Amino acid sequence: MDTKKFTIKDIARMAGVSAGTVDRVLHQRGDVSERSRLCVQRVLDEINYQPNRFAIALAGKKSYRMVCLLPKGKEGDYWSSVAHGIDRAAKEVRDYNVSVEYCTFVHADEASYQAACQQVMKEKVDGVLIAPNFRQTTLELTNHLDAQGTPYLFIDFNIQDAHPICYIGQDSRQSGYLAAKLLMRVYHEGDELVFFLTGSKESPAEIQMQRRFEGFTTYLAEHLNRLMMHDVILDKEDQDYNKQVLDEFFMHHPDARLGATFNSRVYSIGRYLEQHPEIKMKGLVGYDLLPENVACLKQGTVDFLIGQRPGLQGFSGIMTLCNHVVFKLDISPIHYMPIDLLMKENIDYYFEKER
Amino acid sequence: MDTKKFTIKDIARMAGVSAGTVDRVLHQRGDVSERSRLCVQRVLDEINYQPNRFAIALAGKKSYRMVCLLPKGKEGDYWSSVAHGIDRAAKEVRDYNVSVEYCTFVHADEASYQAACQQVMKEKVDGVLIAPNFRQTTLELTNHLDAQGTPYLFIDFNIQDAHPICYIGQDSRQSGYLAAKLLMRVYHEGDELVFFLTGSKESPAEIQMQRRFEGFTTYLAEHLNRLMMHDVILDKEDQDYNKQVLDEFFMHHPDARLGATFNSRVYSIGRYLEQHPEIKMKGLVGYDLLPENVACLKQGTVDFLIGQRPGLQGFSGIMTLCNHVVFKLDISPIHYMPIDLLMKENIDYYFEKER
DNA sequence: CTGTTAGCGCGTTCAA
DNA sequence: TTGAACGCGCTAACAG
Repeated sequence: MDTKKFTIKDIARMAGVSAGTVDRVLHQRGDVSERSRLCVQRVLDEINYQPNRFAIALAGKKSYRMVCLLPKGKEGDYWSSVAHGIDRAAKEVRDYNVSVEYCTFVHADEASYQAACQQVMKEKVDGVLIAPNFRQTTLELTNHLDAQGTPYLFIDFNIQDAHPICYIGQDSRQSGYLAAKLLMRVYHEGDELVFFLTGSKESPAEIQMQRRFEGFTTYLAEHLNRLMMHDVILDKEDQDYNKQVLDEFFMHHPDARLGATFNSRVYSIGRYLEQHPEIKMKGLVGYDLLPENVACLKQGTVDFLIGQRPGLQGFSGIMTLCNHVVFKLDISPIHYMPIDLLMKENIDYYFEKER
Repeated sequence: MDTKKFTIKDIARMAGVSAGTVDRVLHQRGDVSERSRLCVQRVLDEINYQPNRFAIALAGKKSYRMVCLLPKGKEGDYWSSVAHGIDRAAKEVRDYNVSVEYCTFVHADEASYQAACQQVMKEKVDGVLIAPNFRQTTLELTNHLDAQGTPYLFIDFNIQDAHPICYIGQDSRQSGYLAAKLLMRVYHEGDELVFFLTGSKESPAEIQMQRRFEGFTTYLAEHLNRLMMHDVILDKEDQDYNKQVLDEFFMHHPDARLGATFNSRVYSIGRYLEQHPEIKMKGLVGYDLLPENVACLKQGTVDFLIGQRPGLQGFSGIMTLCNHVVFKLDISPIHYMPIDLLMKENIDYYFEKER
């Protein structure tokens, strides 16, 4: 193990020069005679010099400012999980003189999103974490950032034609494909499949769900033919309306035993089923670990939840920005999140704090 | 946001005392007049003082030594994953003047284990990470450590009657229970179940598997009656022998369509099935993401792998030791690892495939 | 009891 | 082209 610790002074002594000179060759900031450079390089080649990151951070007087363009979230929901991950990262990089600020908007509200983007453009920042919402507005922002050389990255959803340093999120198609595989393992002749969808398919924020849906149907196309499928369109808010629709649906489709949702609100189905124990589904799969969803999972009305590590997305978003801006490391352009599978039996052991 | 950064000097100025005094009250090392203490405390209560970790580490001249009592691993196997996690943590704490060393032994070899324990007892160390093997020998070690007040923790497996600061590992019973739930979802009348076991049930290192087995059978007892089950005892090494046994078994049990293993070697079944495409199993579940197992998963002969984050166990083991020894933080006595569910469709997105 | 001081390892002047 | 000196925020030893 070449784990022995060397300091710049050590190297200076070993090379017969002063600390200042060592620092100069380490950072290639010139003004060093070829002779000195060689002396220093020779000892650098022999030892495994690892600079003390703490001393670097302490001595460095530069400070950085990151801002996060993020939908406002309510405690427990998806975006608040993202924010928690961001906060955790902010703590870790605080002593590197990195400050992290939020610039929030109302999810799926274009005016609000535009205002937030404007806000970001006005500020002088060193890096931007973007959870993008509307494509066109996003491109206006990223063009601006590109122009002034400010790095940014996307989490959750990737916008084509922009130039982020990185995209962090799940492979939605694949997670849909997996959902299908999981659900259809218990399929039997005669079982019917229901998609519980929301009407607002056009909302730009719902592209994610469409990808999942594509993945799901890709699996179906590959593995099943003559499967009876139904779409049930629910409202985002109006639970009374939803109840009616579900009553109606299940009354006429007693064989609908497999169900899938592609948004975060599988709990609305779960709760309905809890009220109607006479309806026996063999499988119901949904996305995201909202407390309401988790409750259904534990209760047994929902069989699988697919997690996409919102917290880790936020955390790695900030970390990646820092790695790029502060530590000047190379960043790989895509960080796919794991596709986590949660059931009643492992949900209690799930956590989202990791690197 | 109370994110503004205060230094000890700031506090000193605000409290009208000197930096030394502030440091004294911060660390409660006495020799401070009640009056001064109050002045300082008052400003501490108002601001959200977060000391600069880097400065602390830099100024602290103490150094620490952690040792890891761990089975030797081959590249890619379970224990090498643990070691990778440990190495990753070692890197992170290096600048805190924490050194991490290994003391390895041959898994399930009692003499080797004893020698390693002796070795650890001889050394002067500040913390020990133990992947325990033999109960009695372990207790001799921990008694010794208890006597000299050296903290230690267990990963992977918990030894009763010892006093570790923490246990880090999976809830094996629950992971067995989950395996059963997952596998039996596709059960149908007439399907038979096979357990692929290893003979050495008595080996202390195999208690883990027994727990998984217990969990598995608990599920069966709760949810199924009149299920036909078989045990197939395989050898750890002798693949020719295993082939014979499997030939024999599958010839006489065409309805054995569901299979479970509780050790890390489900690949031996997977490979066999790959050679015998005429045998159609509906489900095969195993543990741990050895490259061989992952290959079977992708190939399709194994349906589920259950992961227990060996790397994270090693990583948090070292981190926890440091949090206790170096940062004097409170440690919660149990860190259960998540029970990860991997399938062909999400394995490529899984992180802890680790390098 | 309390203020002062000397580092920790590194980056950054500033003279020489 | 180089070395020496200072300071980042904190701890610990020392002198008052």
